[in-house]
Amino acid sequence: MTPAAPTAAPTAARKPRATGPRERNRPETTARILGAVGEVLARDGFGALGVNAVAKHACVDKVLIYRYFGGMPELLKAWGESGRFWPRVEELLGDDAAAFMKLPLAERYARFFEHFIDGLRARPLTLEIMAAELSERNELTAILETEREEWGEHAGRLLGGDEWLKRPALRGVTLLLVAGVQYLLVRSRTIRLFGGLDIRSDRDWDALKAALRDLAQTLFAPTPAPLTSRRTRAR
Amino acid sequence: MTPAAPTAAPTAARKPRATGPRERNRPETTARILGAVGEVLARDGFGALGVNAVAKHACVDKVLIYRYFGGMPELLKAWGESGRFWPRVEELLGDDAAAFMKLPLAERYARFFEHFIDGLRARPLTLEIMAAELSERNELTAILETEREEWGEHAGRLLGGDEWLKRPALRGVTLLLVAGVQYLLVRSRTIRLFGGLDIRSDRDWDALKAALRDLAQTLFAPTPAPLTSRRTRAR
DNA sequence: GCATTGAGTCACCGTCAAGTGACAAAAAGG
DNA sequence: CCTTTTTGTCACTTGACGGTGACTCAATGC
Repeated sequence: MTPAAPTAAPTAARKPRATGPRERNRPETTARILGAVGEVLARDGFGALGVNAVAKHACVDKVLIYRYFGGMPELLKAWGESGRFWPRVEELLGDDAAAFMKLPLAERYARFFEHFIDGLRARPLTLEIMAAELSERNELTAILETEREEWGEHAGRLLGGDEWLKRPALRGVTLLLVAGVQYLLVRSRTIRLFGGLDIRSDRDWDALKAALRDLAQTLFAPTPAPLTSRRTRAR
Repeated sequence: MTPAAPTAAPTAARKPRATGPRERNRPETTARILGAVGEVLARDGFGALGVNAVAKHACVDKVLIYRYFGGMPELLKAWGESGRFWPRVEELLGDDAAAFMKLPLAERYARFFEHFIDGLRARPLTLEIMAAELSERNELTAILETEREEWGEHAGRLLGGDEWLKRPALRGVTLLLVAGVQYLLVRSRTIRLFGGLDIRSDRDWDALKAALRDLAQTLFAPTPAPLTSRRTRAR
């Protein structure tokens, strides 16, 4: 333990700069940092996300991350507020929201799930974040959590309407089904099989959509129609 | 880069051992290491699991982990093979399997989910591992994956029987519901709300069980009984 | 008695992460 | 012109981790 010398050798000869510094352009630099967050996340997952990785991927010195954002948490927060990770509710209803609301309840139900599944399968980044939410709690997941709850409430209103109040069991089952879809999608990133289904294949997802459509018929049919393998109506 | 010198200073004077070595007892030491794996996992999660953490928690030098197991992957494997992380199928049926199979299908269905939920909620370690499965793939998750698939097949046979073949949509919906239960349970470790439900409270889980029971009535009722809030039969 | 084995301890190494202080040079402002 | 601020670059510290070589000392077998 030498007495002190915190600044080891401040007088060491400094190299005369091998390559000239990059052009000065703060907006572009910050944009590149923000962009690198998403790229690292998509490529290597949440575990690999750090100041060093982002800086390297953005070809930027990491000290700029500290200068411009303050640190990784703040960078994550800035990134989270700039992105759209969850399908817009409108995306789930199709092109014409008014027309959608005029459809029979069973048809709305079935289409909601179909669009929900497709919308999520097209967003690998969202799935990555959903997976991260399940293992750790941090600034990013906190931001997304509130957004998610608002989304759920909105979707519930459009989907079920007052039916929810009259049949509370329906709400519980629907929540479980939505949760199940999310689980299978998150799980499909790392594991292929679930209960014999190949949750990476379009084919088996189509089968699940058909099952949900049949269920909707059963749940909302005025005339009883027990859950059969009756042909799913083409669309 | 100095030429070599891998053994830095082998002739350095060695301290005459401050505290005497622990009693020699390999079985107990290995047991303590194995035990520490579960404890670290339960307390700090999968991310904190490592040679250093396990050794420290077990009050054992980490070199013993390498000597006895070979390394962290092998230790994980040994630990995984020694434990029971998934509820036994019998546990899901109740005390008397034969009696269970005589129950009406709807009742079997409802009870299966109730026992499944209770069994999983009582296993925080299992939930931790399930969460890890969703973010990374490693030796432990690979071990559990095959076990899981066998479990699912077994449970499916006991639960649905030939009904599965006649009504494929039923199988899809059931898988989604099972997945949904798992998702909510894993999620409840880090986040409290889902769609307005408090997924940490017994009360809201009871509501979900009731919803599943109602659904079972609807799915398997000989006479049509649309999913209402009709009273859930006491048990 | 003596050599061998096995359990436990200690001191290292290399790597990689987060974070900081100091420098060089362009731009801005007087 | 000279000074200050801002952008970018580099070197460095600290700390944690996985992993290894070498040591001490008891138990065992001959």
